[in-house]
Amino acid sequence: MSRVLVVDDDRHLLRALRITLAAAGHEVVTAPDGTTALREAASAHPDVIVLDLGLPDMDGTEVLAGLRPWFAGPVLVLSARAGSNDKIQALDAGADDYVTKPFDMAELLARLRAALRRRVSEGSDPVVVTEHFTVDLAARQVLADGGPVRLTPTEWALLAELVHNTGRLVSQRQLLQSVWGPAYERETNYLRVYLAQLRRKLEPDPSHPRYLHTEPGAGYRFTP
Amino acid sequence: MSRVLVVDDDRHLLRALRITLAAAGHEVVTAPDGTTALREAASAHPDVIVLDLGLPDMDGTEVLAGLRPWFAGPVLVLSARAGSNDKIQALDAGADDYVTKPFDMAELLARLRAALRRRVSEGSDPVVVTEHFTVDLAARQVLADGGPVRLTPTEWALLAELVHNTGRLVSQRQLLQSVWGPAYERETNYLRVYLAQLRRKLEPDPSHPRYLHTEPGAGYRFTP
DNA sequence: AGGGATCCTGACGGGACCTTGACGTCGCTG
DNA sequence: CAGCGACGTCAAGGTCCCGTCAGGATCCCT
Repeated sequence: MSRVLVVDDDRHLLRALRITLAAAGHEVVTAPDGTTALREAASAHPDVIVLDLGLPDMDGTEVLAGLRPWFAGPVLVLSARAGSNDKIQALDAGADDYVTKPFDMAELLARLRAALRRRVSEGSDPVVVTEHFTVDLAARQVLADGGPVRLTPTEWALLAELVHNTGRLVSQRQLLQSVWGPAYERETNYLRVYLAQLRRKLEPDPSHPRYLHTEPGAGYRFTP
Repeated sequence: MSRVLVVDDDRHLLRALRITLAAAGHEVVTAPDGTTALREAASAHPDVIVLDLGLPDMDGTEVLAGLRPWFAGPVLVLSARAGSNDKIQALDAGADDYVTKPFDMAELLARLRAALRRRVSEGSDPVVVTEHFTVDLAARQVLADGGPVRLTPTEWALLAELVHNTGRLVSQRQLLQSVWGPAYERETNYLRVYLAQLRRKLEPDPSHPRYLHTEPGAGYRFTP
């Protein structure tokens, strides 16, 4: 159904959440601390994040701050602190919801459903068609004249980010953040290498791109 | 800032909410019962709805059910009932958040901000159109008669700063500062060079500018 | 354990971009 | 009318960025 990243240092709670969420049809990824959370968020591409504020290595709001510049999906915060100030601080730091421990598992699921519902209703065309190929974001597949095109996971992540912003310029930073994670903002090499591979697989004339355009010094743009 | 429809039958609470929300910069519309709420929601086009479940004429979930088929914005439910089943029912009926009475006013405001933040990020592109070209600030693109116009990063930064203050005079200092940084306030050469390039790319007759006007000794002005 | 696919890394040539300075023109002022 | 300042234009140099390629490391499946 959708991928959920659960961040909590309580092993028992983590286990309970994993079981409950899996039973509800979600794919579950877990992280026991903030550092792991940021890494998993970048690599696993979750649809939604459940974040406990009380983590061993860093404050939960710091994780939020590290997440928000590039993670657009909903973040649901868990916390043992019931004070209004804690709630306000977390919500203004970018949280979409705030649930106080101890909480009712069924209520948490309902709040997750509410958060995910918005994402679905926002979802624009999951399919983009050009003269030479078709990109199906939902099915994670690219079809060309001669049948399906084989894309590696990295190639796909890059293409998906570009297609998701069809017509708009996507900055190098945004691409690097969403595909490789926030720590790779400077590795513009990666973009050059993988854009070349995508062009070789998709463009009719890879040396004169028609769909995957370069904007020197800025980023890349997909235009159908 | 944004328009809020508040639905509650408690006059005192309604009054308190009206004052608090107005102080936070919102425009406030109120409704004392479900029938009025549905009418106001249709006529006033609110950005967000705060809905009490305990209404005199109909159940709150019925109001939600009447709202959801056509109202896409966030709905924040208030209720005196703290049971999990009530929450789950409301959330699955289409509510985006559920706050139990009595609640902290500051927390409600924070939850409203969180709900509205999502809407802003979806915001449509600010586009400036002239007779000869179109500037799309969100997509970072300029379209002319013959297709897209290639702009270098510096050219774009300069144009964006001018377009962002359409019709207003932008001082040389402000332009230099926002494009090149505070250390370049004296380098008015740069402006002359890059304004010339922009005119060559955008103006129908570059030697007689129609959109990018020079104000001698002061700065430049973009007029559509 | 072996093979293949995928990913990372560094180097290099070519081209685009930014900077800089010189020169001509226009308008204002003494 | 002469002088001055501000603006527009142009070209050249140097820097930075991009596309390309290949080698090596890593991971996964057999």
